[in-house]
Amino acid sequence: MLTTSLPGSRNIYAMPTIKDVAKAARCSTATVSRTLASPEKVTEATRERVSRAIAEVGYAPNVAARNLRRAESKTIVALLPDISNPFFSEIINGMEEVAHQAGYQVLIGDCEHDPARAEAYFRLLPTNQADGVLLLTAEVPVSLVQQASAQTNFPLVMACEFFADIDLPTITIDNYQAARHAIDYLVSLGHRRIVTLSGPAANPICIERVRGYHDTLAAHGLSDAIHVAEGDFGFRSGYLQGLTLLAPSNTRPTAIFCHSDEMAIGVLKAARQLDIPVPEKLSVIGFDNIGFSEYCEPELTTISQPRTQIGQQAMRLLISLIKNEPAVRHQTLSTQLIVRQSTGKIQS
Amino acid sequence: MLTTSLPGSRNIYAMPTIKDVAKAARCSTATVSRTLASPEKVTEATRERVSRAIAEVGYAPNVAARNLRRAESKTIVALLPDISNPFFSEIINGMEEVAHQAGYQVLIGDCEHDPARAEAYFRLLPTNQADGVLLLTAEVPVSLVQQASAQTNFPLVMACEFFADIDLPTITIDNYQAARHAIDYLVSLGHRRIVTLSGPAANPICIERVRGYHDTLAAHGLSDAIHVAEGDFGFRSGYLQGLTLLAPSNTRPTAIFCHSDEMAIGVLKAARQLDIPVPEKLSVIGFDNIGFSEYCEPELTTISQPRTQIGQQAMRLLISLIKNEPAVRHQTLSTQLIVRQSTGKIQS
DNA sequence: CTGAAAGCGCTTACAG
DNA sequence: CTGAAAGCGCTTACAG
Repeated sequence: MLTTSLPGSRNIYAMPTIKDVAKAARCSTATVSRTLASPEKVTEATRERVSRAIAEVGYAPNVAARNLRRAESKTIVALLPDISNPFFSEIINGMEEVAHQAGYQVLIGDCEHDPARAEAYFRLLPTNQADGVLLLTAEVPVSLVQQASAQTNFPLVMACEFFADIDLPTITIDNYQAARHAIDYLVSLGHRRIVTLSGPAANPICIERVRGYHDTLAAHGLSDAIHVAEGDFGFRSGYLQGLTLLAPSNTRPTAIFCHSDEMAIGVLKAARQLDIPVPEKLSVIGFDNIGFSEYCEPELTTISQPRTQIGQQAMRLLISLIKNEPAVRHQTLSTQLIVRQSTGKIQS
Repeated sequence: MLTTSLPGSRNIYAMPTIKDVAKAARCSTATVSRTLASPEKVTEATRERVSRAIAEVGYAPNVAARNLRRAESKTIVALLPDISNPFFSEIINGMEEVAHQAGYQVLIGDCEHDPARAEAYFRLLPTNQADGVLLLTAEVPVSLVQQASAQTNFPLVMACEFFADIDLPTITIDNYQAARHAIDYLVSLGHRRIVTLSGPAANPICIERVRGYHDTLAAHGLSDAIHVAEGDFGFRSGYLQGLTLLAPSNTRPTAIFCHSDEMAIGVLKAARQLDIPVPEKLSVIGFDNIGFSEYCEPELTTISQPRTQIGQQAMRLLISLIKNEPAVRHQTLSTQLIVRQSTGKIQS
């Protein structure tokens, strides 16, 4: 073992480098490098000698050096609005699966709904710490995204969410149709007073879902009953809005379409507290089909998104962009209405 | 803008480097570097000239180059057993807060209960891609941990979990006392047939909790009633074990102490299905106080861990180790029994 | 306080 | 197929 002379290093012993391997294999560092990067360019004899030498000295390539030389980081930043939202875990699994297979790492950037955080993560690209950004939130400074999307060397893909006025490569679901499907179902059960509990009103996916809600009611001649309340996707906002929406009144809704399962579960709690039986007197539909939706009382009717697939496809698309390969810039994946016990026929 | 000559680079335009700044500021690259790293070593005039030049050319330091030179990565790997467990989100927040403040990034390594994954993440250290590992799972190859802990240049901290026979720097709670507390409480409510629904039996924290359960029952002369079932911390295993444990019989338990909230919520579903009213005929205690525990029916009595604090302290400890600063190698943080509606006096 | 120079550990175009 | 050499973009001990 060599002692390192690099001041400031916390290691007392230096790791073996490619030079040590070259010496042990009695070849040049170029050959060692080639053996690792493109073994087919090297004779089998050399390959074996180098492999043995690598094992012998305990060599592991210094990735910082490789990254510097290759001007890449093999790292993808995935920006989430909030890591505590269980909706994202399967998407993350999907992304990581594809990324790892392609030799990329995924750095998860939890923005905690703070655009400043997002900005800090964007800066990883110009500093060579990331090769691309996978946006799973629209809560980022729009100017930043516009800038990035205008650059040719800023690979950026959006999944789940989108911007109404920036044409980013996107993997998404059809939020409009999903909402229509949910509302059609409620109407078919006999509901006439259907409220939407939306996520943040400015959020494009919520706007799409509200539009689907609008149009479906209109199609059924129920435009007078349109009522949209706003939450933040979380349990608590669902509970609080539930208490308000379900307060005793002649026009109490008989059904609530929620833009997230967490909000729907909050509404269920409010209904319980107000002694409103679900689904007898109130139907509730959620969105996302998180694991918890099967364990709440009653089990939640909800719209399922192909989360693993969203993660996989978004990552595939991003990697294609990074490699300058041709790719389909937009994909819309399908959703499914999962009927459980929180919805039922209207009982007047 | 210069065109880059680096083959294989996907950028058409090279980013400005420290040389460009030096030229614009009419000084050496050393001075630019110093202005950035230790401004106090540079006159104010120079500092200003350099700052202007940086803004002018749009310079951002290439972190891969810095990392190579400094032999550090400013990255921490945090290994989780399973990112979909909501227990970890606040811990992650706590870790990231401290890490970011100290200039470190956190790479979250989701091991998906697969030791091979953990091994891949461990390899980030010798390849200079990470400066330390924060272990939040014991599901890693023990030999790897032993090796790592024997090395002086492998900063490693464990949080939440621990190994019975490896003395790692650790931030943890007192699982034994937490269990005693829960069981004492159930006994005080009149329960005599108390079952523990444990996590994986080999898991040291579960062993500690089971020990607390044992000792408390013994202290109350209830050793005959000891019964431990095993789950995997998830909803489904709680539900399935609940169906088994609660099947009609004279010795059906009147209380179940679960090693996770998810399992407790699964048990609640099983009880509902079997028409066993909670808490009238069955008390259930969870562990962790995840957000969902307030929204299930009935609201869950559970043991709360200071999750944010665990994340913060673990990261502080790890960074101290990386910097070779003195640090307290073991900390035990306190827990709290949160009584809600899933527990009550025994009604025979 | 500042600059010239060496060097971190790789990779790759070029020549043989 | 292989090697010598240049260079990726920084940082820092050394000298002035």
